[in-house]
Amino acid sequence: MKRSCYCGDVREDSIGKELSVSGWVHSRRDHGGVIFIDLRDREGVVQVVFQPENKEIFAAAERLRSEYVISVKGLIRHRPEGTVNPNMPTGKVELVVSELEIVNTAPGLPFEISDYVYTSEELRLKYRYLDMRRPSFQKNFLMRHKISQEIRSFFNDDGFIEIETPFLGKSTPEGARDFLVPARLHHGSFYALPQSPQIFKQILMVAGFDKYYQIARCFRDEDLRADRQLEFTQVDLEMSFVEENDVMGVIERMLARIFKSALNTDVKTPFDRMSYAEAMLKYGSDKPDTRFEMLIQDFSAELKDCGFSVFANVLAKGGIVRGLCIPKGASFSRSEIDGLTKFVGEYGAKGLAWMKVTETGSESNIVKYFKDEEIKIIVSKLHGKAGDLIVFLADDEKVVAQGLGALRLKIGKEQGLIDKNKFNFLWVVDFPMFEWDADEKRWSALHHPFTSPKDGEALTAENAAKAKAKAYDVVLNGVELGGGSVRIHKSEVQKKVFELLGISEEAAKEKFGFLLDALTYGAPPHGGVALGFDRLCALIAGEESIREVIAFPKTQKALDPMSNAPGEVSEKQLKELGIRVVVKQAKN
RNA sequence: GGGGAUGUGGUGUAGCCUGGUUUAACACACUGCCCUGUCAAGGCAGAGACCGCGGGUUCAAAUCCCGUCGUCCCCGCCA
Repeated sequence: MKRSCYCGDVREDSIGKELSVSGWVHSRRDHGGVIFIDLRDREGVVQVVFQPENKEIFAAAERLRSEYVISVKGLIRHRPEGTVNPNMPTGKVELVVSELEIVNTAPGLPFEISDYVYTSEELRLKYRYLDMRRPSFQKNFLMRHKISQEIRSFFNDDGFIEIETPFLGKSTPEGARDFLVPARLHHGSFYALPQSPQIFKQILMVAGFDKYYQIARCFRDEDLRADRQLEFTQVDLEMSFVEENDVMGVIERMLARIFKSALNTDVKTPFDRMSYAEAMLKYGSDKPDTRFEMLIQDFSAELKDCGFSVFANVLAKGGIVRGLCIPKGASFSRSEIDGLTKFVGEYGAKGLAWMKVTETGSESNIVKYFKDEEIKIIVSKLHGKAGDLIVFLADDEKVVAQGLGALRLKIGKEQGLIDKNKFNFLWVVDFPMFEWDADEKRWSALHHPFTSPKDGEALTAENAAKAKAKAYDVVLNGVELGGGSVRIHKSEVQKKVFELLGISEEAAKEKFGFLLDALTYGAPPHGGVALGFDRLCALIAGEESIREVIAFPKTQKALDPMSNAPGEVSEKQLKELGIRVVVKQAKN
């Protein structure tokens, strides 16, 4: 039977026509004398009606079960008076079957294909082809397709060139753990799958391909999270003869176009900007969710000489004290506050000091250590009202910022302070060049080692802590959508940065020699950005996890329950690759 | 590497804290019958789970304890 259109596309303009549609039996309502089937395909669902006049077809229809594949032919007609379904796009019409072909059958399903019932992640992934039949899942994927097409058309309109870069490259010392691929023709050597097309795209700039883009798959062999998979998709671009604002402008226009076309939302451009320092201070995060206030305040100066020895000691050692006001938090029980203490403990905080704001002043076990003056300052700085709870962390800056930042988000979510209809885009700028790695006892790149310092920064060990980078992150509703930078285009500067990062000249030459070489052959100033495409799609689809917008994701243990990847390989394959397995770990 | 949550018919959950009244409950799905306008259809009937797995405590364990495995969330990690 030749299909004339998608089920979900049948509308009133087809009334009176004879159409054929094919799809899956989504639901069956057998009324004895009349049978309704909701027939589903990728575009949606249409109601098909079996009437008892044609005994043979009706009998066949009685045997239909969920997820059978059928083709039907029949007259499209307006539904009878009073039976229109306003909740369905096809709700005004129905197909009256005159021909039925049962194309394929299906056994009982391992779970219901419904947007109303969700089963365990493991089952969903094992039967991903069934899971993906859910209308909401289909919608997510049509949306993902639309977004990627919109991105391509934006870049094409804007004069960008799409160029592919290799998957098989060389392992790099900095950054995430690489996925390695043994080289069959060179036993003992390995290719690495790209963590990002970073180096290649810079070399494309040296090659003269100003304005490159790619929707690129990237690979990182790190632990998985709701927003992190082993492989993910990145919208990658690079431009020559540009400064920060040029790149940021492109992203603003691109995102505005995507949101207009995907959600019909007008995004205000240019986006707000916030320095890294301000973000860390007020939001305790380099990806602030600005949809609600509840800002963190610093009290290190005010409480320097306070009588509370815990604070005084931390401050004396160069630590900091910051606080957060939890609206209506005074009603928290002691065990709820203990819960908060445990929560910030995950971020390294050794304790949580707190005070309840009351009509007359404040109360808690630490209030007695403070002068009235100090309490007044604290309450007024945090805009505390009677009935609020003020919490403090005292530690080094990283612990305090992270702990209070995470607490702020937790409370914001729990108290419903976040307006879900908002899309708050934000640039975080003025990033430091380097960050001290206490374990390795060396400086490491906050962004990546090819990031240009701001003009006039002295790249000396003494200035390393202060040096700022020409880097920028785009944040949406507290999610890091992407980041980029203006790159170093002078090989002397690049060498200097490697030196500060403790990457020896030999190591740099061994790992990135080709980039350093390229930079000597007339590299233009250049910069770019990379956006997490999966995160973008998840945000637009309103999903918490990127797994909901990735067709075949891995579980948190990095397994694919459907294909059972990763799997063992034959001795022969290993031998060809020159690999001897010493200890073979059994997979459960 | 660590912390937390969770695992009960095909699916989603209740029961677990406070062990016995459980012959493990409810809803959906499934099977059969009834039903000519439903649309997360309805009615009647039915089948289906030794409660993830292993061990322990106890007269008695879905329930308490220990271990283990899966899934999820988080920390570390992710330039």
